[in-house]
Parts: sequence; structure tokens; C-alpha cells
Amino acid sequence: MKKEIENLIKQALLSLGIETENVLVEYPGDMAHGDFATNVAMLYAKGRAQNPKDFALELVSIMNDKKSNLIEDISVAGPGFINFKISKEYFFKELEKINTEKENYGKSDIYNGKKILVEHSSPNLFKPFHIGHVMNNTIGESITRIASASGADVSVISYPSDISLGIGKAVYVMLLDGLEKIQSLDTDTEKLAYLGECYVRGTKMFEESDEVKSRVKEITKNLYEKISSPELDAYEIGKEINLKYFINIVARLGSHFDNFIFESEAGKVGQKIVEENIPEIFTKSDGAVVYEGEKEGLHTRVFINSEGYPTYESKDIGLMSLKFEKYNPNISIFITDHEQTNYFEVVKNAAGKINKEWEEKTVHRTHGRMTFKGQKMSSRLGGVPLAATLIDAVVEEVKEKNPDIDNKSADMIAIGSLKYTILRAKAGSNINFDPETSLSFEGDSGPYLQYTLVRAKSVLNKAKEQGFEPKYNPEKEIGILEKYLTRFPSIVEKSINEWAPHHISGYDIEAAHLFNSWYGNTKIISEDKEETEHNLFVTSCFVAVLEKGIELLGITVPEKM
RNA sequence: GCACUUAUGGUGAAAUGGAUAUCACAGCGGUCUUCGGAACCGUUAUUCUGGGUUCGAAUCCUGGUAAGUGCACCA
Repeated sequence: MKKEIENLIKQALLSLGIETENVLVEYPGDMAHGDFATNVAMLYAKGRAQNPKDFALELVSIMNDKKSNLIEDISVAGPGFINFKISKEYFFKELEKINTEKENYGKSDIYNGKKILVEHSSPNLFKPFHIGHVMNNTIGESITRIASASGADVSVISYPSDISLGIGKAVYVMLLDGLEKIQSLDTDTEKLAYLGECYVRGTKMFEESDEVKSRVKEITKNLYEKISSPELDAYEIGKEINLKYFINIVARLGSHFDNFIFESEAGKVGQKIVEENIPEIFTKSDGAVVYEGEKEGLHTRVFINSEGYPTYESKDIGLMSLKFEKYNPNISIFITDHEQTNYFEVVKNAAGKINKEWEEKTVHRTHGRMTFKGQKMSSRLGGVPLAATLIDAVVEEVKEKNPDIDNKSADMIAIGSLKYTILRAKAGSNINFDPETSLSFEGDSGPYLQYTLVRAKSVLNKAKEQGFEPKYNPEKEIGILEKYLTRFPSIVEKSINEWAPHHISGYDIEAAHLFNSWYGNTKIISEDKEETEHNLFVTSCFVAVLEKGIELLGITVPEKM
């Protein structure tokens, strides 16, 4: 429809001697204005030394002669906007499409036949999975689903940090306590808490004693080179527990990974690549290997330190190389917090020197940091709320509100509420998470979406039991809810183009609100069979769209709530 | 010091350069034996600051103020 209007405008402009490729057709802010609008008259009136309004009227009279009968009315308003009113036949056709395509409605074909790789939630094994990770996971998962809706073949991986000086510190404490200690613990949760504690203790001891420092370095070296030793044994135990925990917690959040690329793996690959490109791309400086970013308006970064180990920079080069080698994606998206923006600019720039397509096809999306009650979280210093602790606390609140709810549903609501808090805003700014104020089950919230959907579905089921089937009545007028539903594909497309989930969350909440308003004024099931069936048709379209819209956010919906 | 990011009601946010700046929370006032009230309706209140570009600016440019982040061997 949009295309049709665009063409109509182009034709009209052409007949007046204006040739243009891009005409802007948009949804007016206020639906009362019309179904589509364009600002071309204001753009081109100047070149014609004509009043925009007069020019708009001239265009309208031309278009009136050429328009198809799907366009009911074209009018001029305000400073020179041209508004198009579309016939209800078009909307009924579109609603019918929703009803038949169901969960495929809104699916785009922008990246049909392309491959997209998404990397997110990359944890530091041995560091607890804390509330900050939930943010990365939530955004990453939603972007993954949006990517799937683009028609692309999507793979999703995570990149766990499994080797670092920090891990050496934790392993040092494990050995100090003896491995019996960890083996004596019963549950994985206890073991994990213990490992987190090792990390914190190790960091402290490392700072306080030179002796510990050199021992930790030795341990780390042995781990890097996988030299068989007590530390390697301890490390393997810790890594397994952490990885298992990670897989469980992201599964609880609704994510699954096709594969992992480990930092230890990437480090070797990256180091080799960097070394092969001295001195063309990388240069030696004070015993280290660096990339002189200043030449590109950036800053210098160390890729291999003076002890001969790859830094994060080299590892990221290795990671890129492995991603393209294993998946050969057309687009490679990864998600980190925004503190790494400048850092990745340098790495990406350097990567482009090695292989142009690594730079061109890589998309870096960033998000803000999550602070907890105003204090910045540092996993190194401990005292950070674990993701699981936080979710459990929210689950308690859900149960308080609704004591009859089952565990699974309570989990869905708690997580939905958390996820929505993260996704409703454009990724980028920091979120200060305070359960007292940030968590809402009402209004602009995850549970509002879930509730609205559950209620709508419940009505549909009830009607079905009574023998009603959704069926549209062409005599009926099209309301704003129905019109709004047909905008869904364009919202999905926008989210794909920007890799921004918040357009979807905003759309979902608006759609839910429109439905609830309509619901408040409409007796869906009534004596009147035709009326009932038509209402059910609208409800059914709404359910299809909102179900998809919620799914794209990575939020699940319980049966009852 | 240099670079990047940000500044919207009391709070949290939205708005490809467009029409009366939208939404939620909180506040205030209503709806209420309903197809599921985690709902609906009404109401109060907002673009940091000076200048510029434009028919038109929250949005673009520029000066200022404030905040955050990054700048060599940490991850």
C-alpha cells in the first residue's frame, strides 16, 4: 500500500517536472489525520516559488485522477501535508492476512537467503552471572529474534572468557583451600558461590602480596599453555561448573546458544594473525605489539603485551577471524556495554586492515550499564546481586500479588517484567535498577503485555467453547485498533534496520493499550452472532500480532496469570 | 588535556527535520457483581542554555553548562 502511494506521488510530481527517487510516506502521528501522509508538497514548493498549500492542492487534483479505488480520499491539511485515507477493503484484506499468516505476519524478507551471526551474553567464567549480564542477554536475545524475522538464517553464539589473570587468582585460592573443599559441597549453587568467593579472595590476596602475585602469574601461564598441573585440574573443575551454570541461567532467561567460541581459542588465533602482520599493520613499541590508532583518528592500543601474551585486542581479532571462518555471515552482530565503544572502534579499524569484510560486516550494538540501587556493580569486589537472586526476589513479589500462581508462570512473569524494563528504552542509556521503583506490574510493563494477551486468548477460548468462530463482517467500520495492527510489519522492519528492539516494545504496549480500551467499550461475546464473530475476528488478529510482538522481545507468556 | 556519548513533566522513557511533543509511573478525580480489575476513563505537569540553518528544530550546526565513558601492556 505504501509503495502504491509512493508511486502515485512520484507520478504526480513527474507530471509537474519533478523527478525524485525518495518520497516520504509515513504514518501520521494522529490517526485522525488519515492513514498515510506525505510532506512532499512542503519540500518542493520552495523550488517552485509556490505556497506549499497551493502546491499540495495541485498535487492532490492530479493524484485524484490516477488513484486506485483502494484510496478513498486525498486531502491537504496543516502547513501542506497530504493525507491519504485508505478504503476499508484494504484493511480487511490485511487483517485477513494476519489471521491466516498468524505468527508469520510481520516477517520480513530484507535478509532472505543471508546469514546473520549474533554473539551476546559472553560471560566471564569464574565471575558470577550478575544482574548486568541480564541486560546483555535480554537485548542480545531480542536482537537474535529480530534477526530471525528478517528472513535470514541466524546462528547465535557466546564467547566465554575462560582464561585470564583473574581466573588464575581464583584457581590460586582453590588450590590453597584444596580441591576437597569444592568436592565436599553438595549443590552446584553452593559450588558456584564458592568459586565466586575464590575470585574475590584471590583478587584481594593478589593485591596484598608479591609472593601471591608471582604464583598467580605462574598458574595463569600454565593455564594458558595447558601444561598439565594441579592448577589445570582445578581449572577444569571450575570451568565446567561455571559453564553449566551459565547454560542453565540463560536457558531460564529463554536463550539458547548454537555454539561457544572460547577466549582461550581466540587468543591463539588472534596472536598468530597479529604477529603475521608486523610491521605492516601492527608495530613493536616498548616490547609490546601495538596498533597505532592515531593515524586513523583513534588511539593506540596494545595487542600483545611485553610478556608475549595476547591482550583482549588480539583475542577479539581472533574471535572475528573464527566467526567468519566458521559461519561466513553476511552480518555479524555482537553486543557489549557502551564502555567498550571506543575500544572496539580501534579493534574494528585494525581488523579492517587485515580483512576488509571483517570490518564492513561487523555490527556492534551497545547498551548501557545496569546499576543496582545507584551503586555501580563490580564483580571483582563482590557484593553484586546474582542474576538468579534477583529473579528469585521478583518471583516472590509476583507470588505476593497472586498467591495461587504456579512456579513456572511466576518465573515467566518475573522475567518478563525484568526484560521489559530493559527493552522498553532505546539501548544505550544506563538503567538504575531499584526493585522498589523500577519494577512495575502495571501500565508500561511486561506483565501488562502478558496479562492483556492471556485475557484476550481466554476470551477466544471461551467463545470457541460456545461455538463461535472468528469471522469478519465487511459491513463493519475499521477502528484504530485494526488499523494499528496492520502497521506491525513496518515496525518489525524498522527494528531490523536499526537492530533496535525498543520499537517493538513500544508498539506492543500501544497495541495492548488500544486493545484494552476497545475491550473496555465492547462486549465481545453477545447475543448478536454476527457482531460476536466480527469481534472475535478482531481479537484473533490482535492475539496473533501481540503474540509475535512479545516473542520478538524474548518474553514468554503463561497460560494463566 | 584529547575523543566519544548523553541532557525531554516530580520519576522512567518515546518521537526517519513535520501537524496540538507521545507513553507509563507517581499525584488527583472517576468507572466496578465483567468476555479475566495486573483493566478502563478523566486530570495536573515536560524539550539544559545562548546563537545559527530551515517554510518548520527535542532532532541538524556552533558556543556554554552539567553528567557518563574511553584514552599502552586489566578484562
